[in-house]
Amino acid sequence: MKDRALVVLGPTATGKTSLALELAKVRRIEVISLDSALVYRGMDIGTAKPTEEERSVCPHHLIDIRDPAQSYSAADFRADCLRLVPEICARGALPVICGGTMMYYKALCEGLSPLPKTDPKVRERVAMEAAEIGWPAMHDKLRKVDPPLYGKLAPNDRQRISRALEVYEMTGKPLSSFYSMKGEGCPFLRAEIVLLPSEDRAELRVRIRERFMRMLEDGLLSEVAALRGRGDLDLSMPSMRAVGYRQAWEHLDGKTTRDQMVEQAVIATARLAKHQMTWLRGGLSSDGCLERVAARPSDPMALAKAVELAQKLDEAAAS
RNA sequence: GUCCAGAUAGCUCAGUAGGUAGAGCAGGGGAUUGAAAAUCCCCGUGUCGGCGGUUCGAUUCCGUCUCUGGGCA
Repeated sequence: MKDRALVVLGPTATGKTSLALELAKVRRIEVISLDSALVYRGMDIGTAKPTEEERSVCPHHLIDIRDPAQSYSAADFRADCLRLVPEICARGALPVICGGTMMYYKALCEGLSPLPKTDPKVRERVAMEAAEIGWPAMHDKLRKVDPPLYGKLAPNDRQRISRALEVYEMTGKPLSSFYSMKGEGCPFLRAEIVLLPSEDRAELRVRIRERFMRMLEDGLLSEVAALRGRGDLDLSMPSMRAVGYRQAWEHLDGKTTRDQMVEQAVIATARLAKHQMTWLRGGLSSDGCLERVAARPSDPMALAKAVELAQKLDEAAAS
């Protein structure tokens, strides 16, 4: 039997976690979290991380695997996932890749070019220079070093400009020159179930607001205060830029009122959902994907669809 | 009651020496190669508060009314 995995995708606040847990009651699964924020220890409330109790229903992977001072990446995810899927299959369980970080999923499906890992020292050097001369000037430096990328990147796209200059500094070669060497795609069989909210954004917004208010009741502010109190974290770190954390941090800094924080957190979450939906609408290749089925959040048929899809996956993997 | 200041995009406001108007935010669409819950790109018709007047032409000037702040009673 070939290795395979069921994939549960969807924007934030659409019930991916609960679908996976329902499925766990019906058949033996292990969840692989597809989420750039759940990797961080001590960030539980604001990330809507599955609770201890929920995680005891079946094994969960790639949760609490990094300290918030560290970072995790699409390449890390791909490597971890490629290791975990065969392990889980060998144990006789079905791997369920569940989450909403579409960039990670894309890296899994389409592979990555053989690029060097980021060196924090180089990144810092680039950032310091940018602070002096500004990002458009850094962008201009790309013109000499990597003309194809220079043409593609906007002068203000600091993150990508930074990465391009880092790679050049580390390798002496333009970042775009690596693109022709595309890595392997996804080596195992997969099928996707996509949870898409209805077109009514107002409804999604209400759900997001309610969820954020619940997070506050559950102690989000003390969670963030504890992280802030450590003294070694700051807003430039990927962990602290997470939706909800950033806004809570700014509120604790006294920069916003509580109402403003709530407002901005809801806006940031809704925007996150929107970006995730953009990925889902057309940004993902279905190469090597057995089947993609859609369901609405709280669709009573979602579980049945997932079970059926898992069966098809098993049949295809067996043949 | 009276004086002053406002009333322009969903919100905060700019502006038009009279020729039907534009920023930020919100919202929408898109991109996405080791930070991605990140980063960035594109998208602006709205009785310019109502009604009159002056004018070839008024969101702009004048009158009046309504509403909202603030001062004086």
